[in-house]
Amino acid sequence: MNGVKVENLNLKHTVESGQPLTFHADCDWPNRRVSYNNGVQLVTLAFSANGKKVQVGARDQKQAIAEFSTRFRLTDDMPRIYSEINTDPFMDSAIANYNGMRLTLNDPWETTMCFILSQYNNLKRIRKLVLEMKRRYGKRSPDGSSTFPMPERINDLSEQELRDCGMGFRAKYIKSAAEMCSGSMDLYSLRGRGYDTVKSNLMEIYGVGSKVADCIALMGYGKMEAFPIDVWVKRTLENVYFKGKEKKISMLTDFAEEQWGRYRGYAQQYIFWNGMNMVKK
DNA sequence: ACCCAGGCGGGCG
DNA sequence: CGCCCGCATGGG
Repeated sequence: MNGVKVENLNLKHTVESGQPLTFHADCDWPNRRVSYNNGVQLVTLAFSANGKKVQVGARDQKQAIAEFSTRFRLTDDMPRIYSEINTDPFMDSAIANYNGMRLTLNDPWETTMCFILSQYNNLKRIRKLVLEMKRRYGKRSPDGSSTFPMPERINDLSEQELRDCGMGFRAKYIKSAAEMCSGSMDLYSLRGRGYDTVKSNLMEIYGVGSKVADCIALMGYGKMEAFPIDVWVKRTLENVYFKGKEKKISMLTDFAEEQWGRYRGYAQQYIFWNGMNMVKK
């Protein structure tokens, strides 16, 4: 069995950092094993001791390797990305702390659902909500895991049935997004379009504002110009770069572009995860 | 008990 | 445009 060679990939940080939370991987890190349902089948990744080789176990190994490579952006030139975003001491330590954390590239619909559910919410609860959606309405695989329900399935549900999953006021957004994405809007046709087009199209969905659209553009479409600013990123930027003084989102957006350039979406993930863990751990 | 969470739409000036 | 408000729910 020949493994896949990987560089600068830390699955633990990548999988734990909530991007997006529709992507669930069971992480047995002491044994360097990760398993997840890639939408088609169950995949098991087994890392070598030095973390540079991965055995990919799956029924259809060819499909699994291709999906693994796409989702974890294995062809990204990490040394170059790091060198371009490593412009200051905070980013330097964030990269050191979470070295090998990758952005992931995920299904646009799942990413949309996840980040609509994320608003005014916290990671633990989002994770729980998504699992509940999968458990109740997802398509079950032979291996026992479930995939996230497609827009047509969710569109068949009543708002009350969605609320019963625990999502509260977000139910009307989810319902509306499902209606739109099973009808007039084709999320998949947006692939290959530019960042501005992707974002403005996404914002036509009721319940998708600027921040959520940026998350979807980044983690569902791979648009690295997207720099989503949530409460954690905002606080961290203000504390680290502006002496704790409150700044407007628009100002911070401009700052990010100037500070971290074309790979600022990558920078954002390190700011988010490092910033949150500075407070929480 | 109280506060907050990967924000949003709506209403107001 | 900018600003402010309410919002369902559960974990710390």
